[in-house]
Amino acid sequence: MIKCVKCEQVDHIMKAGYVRGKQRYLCKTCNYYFTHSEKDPFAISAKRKRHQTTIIDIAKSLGVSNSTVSRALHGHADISPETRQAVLDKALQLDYQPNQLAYSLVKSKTNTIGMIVPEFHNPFFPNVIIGAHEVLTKAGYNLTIMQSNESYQVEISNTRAMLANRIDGLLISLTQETNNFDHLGVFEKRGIPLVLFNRVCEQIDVPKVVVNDFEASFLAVEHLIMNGYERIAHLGGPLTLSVSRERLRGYKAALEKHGKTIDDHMVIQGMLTQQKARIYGQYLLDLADRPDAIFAVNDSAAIEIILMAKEKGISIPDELGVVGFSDNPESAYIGPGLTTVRQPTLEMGRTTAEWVLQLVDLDDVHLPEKKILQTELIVRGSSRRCGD
Amino acid sequence: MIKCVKCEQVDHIMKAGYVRGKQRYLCKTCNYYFTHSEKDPFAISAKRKRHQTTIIDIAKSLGVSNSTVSRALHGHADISPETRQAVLDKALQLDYQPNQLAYSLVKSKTNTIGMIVPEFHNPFFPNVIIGAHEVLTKAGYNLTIMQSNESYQVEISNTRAMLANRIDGLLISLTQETNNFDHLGVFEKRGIPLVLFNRVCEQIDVPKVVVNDFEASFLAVEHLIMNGYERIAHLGGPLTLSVSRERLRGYKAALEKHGKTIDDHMVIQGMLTQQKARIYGQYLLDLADRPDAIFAVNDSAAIEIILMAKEKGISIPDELGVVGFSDNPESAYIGPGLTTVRQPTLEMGRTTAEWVLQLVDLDDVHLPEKKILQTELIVRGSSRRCGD
DNA sequence: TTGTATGCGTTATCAC
DNA sequence: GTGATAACGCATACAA
Repeated sequence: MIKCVKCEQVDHIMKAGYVRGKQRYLCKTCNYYFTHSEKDPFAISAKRKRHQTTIIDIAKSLGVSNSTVSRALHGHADISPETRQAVLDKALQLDYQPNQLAYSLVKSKTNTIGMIVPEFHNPFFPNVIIGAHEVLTKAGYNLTIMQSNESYQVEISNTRAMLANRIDGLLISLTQETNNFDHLGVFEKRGIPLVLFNRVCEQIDVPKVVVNDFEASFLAVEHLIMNGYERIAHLGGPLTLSVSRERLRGYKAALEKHGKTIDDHMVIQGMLTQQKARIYGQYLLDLADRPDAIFAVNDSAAIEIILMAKEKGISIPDELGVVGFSDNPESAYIGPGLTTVRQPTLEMGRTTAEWVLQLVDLDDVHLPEKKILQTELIVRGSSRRCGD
Repeated sequence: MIKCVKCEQVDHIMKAGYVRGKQRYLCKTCNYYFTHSEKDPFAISAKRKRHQTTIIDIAKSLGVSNSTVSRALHGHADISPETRQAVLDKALQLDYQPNQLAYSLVKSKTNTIGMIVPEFHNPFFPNVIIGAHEVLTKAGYNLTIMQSNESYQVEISNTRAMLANRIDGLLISLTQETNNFDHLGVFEKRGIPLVLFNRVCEQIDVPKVVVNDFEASFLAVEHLIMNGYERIAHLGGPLTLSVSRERLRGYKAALEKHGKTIDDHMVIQGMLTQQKARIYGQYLLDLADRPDAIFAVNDSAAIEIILMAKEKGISIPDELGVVGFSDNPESAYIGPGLTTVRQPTLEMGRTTAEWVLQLVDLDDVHLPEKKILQTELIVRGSSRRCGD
């Protein structure tokens, strides 16, 4: 009687062809494929934990001590060229692969930097990763990436995992839910370097890498004003996020500078989802005193607005100006082109990585509190009314 | 005399404000900020490796043995509720964080799955990651991601790092340079589960998750034929990649089925860079017998072609039909809309993750050789000549 | 130049 | 129920 290795049922087991010379079965109960090992002596040996070559194996087979092997492997000075070469040869022959776990345990250093990002849907964070990865790899560090999925709880569990894995430093961009920062304080307390980027908070005293959100928004809105737009709305992100707050500040400052009043019902702050963008966009476009321009917190929202405007027959940029943030690839191609703020994502990644490495390598270095990277306003058709 | 902590020079050291109550200096030689610790007793203790609480600390402070603590922490059965609670309380009080390194070392299990992807520029791999991450997290596994950057050498060093870190399983999509697979064989030899996805190879006998590249390309090209295109070119990827070969096969099969001859000079296989796309696109569009349609290996290349056609005043889709592959976000918005093949990226990530977990958790399970996920042809303006 | 012994933090196998 | 103690694989201070 064959028993399913997963659900342990014996009914509904069917033969399902051969795989690598072994009879394969399919358990109809749990829809699971497996092979049966009872006649296969190798299956048992396969179950036994495979022995990985260690330095002790090398030492024994060479008749030297393990410390000699260790030294040879790491190219220490005090070792004769012959034994050194013998060790290296034997290591190759035995297919020795160093155990980073043991190494890290004894050295209290993992050579790994952790990175926690809130999402992977926009190209923003992947690009930051590219930059950070480049720097870290060059410095001989590994990068281990986790995704908090915009959830505070997941962020907490991520930091806990990072802590457990004894990463040497952490790069983190917060979720839109995060408004308590105790889980970050732990890193400070333990002396594990921490660098915040993009989604930062002021409550914790560590280096931060951001863009000039305030200034960028200010210039974006001023650009709209210069193009003759009168009633400029703002579709913002959640105010838990520093970037949302800064962009809102920039928006307000530009309006104030040009003597425009700020209508509260022209300002919406909400979560960064496509659904919310549609709902809020709908609201704005259906207002009796419909705005003639919208400054959105990101390109995804801006594009939703453009699509809705097209559905409603509102012409862009004549009847409605739109400006986004981040310069996603699609923004160059949509409709009349989306005016947006380009962020230096690669540079952000590189900078955060460089900073965390400085903090890791040198104990007594203090970096500037904050680095503000410069953005660039990319003017396209969605806001160009005067041909500027 | 103040000495720079980095370059050890004493010249050109300038005061540069205060940071966290400490005098900060700037070394003009190496452009490095640091604070001087000589008057700061805490700086020395900061240099000393911080002690992390261990189970032994808990044991001592409670007057029990470390095995008791270990058992309590893991909720083993044989332990009295009182001691258990006491341990838990003390752990909290002492801010105990388990050391995953030590745990993994003794258990020979890291609860970590590795993933190596060739690039982060297209949304394809980030989306696969989202899917895999979802499944792995739910199963209590960590995902550590590395990027080979389309370089065979980096891929090798990545696999070595994964090996050193003793990951429990590996998910990998190959670089366009990879044509030797010894570095993957090592995983098989060590019994570390390996699942290939998207960019796979036949030389190695492990589970693979791919899409129906052949069929998808076949249908895409047939779609062009149905729209009356006569001279269909193919801008393909490097033939080292299985996906490139499959897409080429599909292209040829469709032409043959419809009695069209295959012109070799209408088929270009090249590396997947924007620059190459422009060069090859230029070549195709400048041919005396210019193709009236181009099937590109990915959307980036297809979009380059659309842009160049626009520059040259070639109308799309009338004079030139274009079809891409992958359905990048920008493809929906460019020009008349890019017809393309949508890939189930999330599902690909989920499937690879599920498979690797099955291989990790159950020793004697054999999965199907290959899973072929279904794509979908998204027809847009760039190829619609008949109003279908 | 090489070997010995100890520790890194944890789990597991025995005892009691 | 609980406590010694031996692994896990490696680096290193100290001896030789």
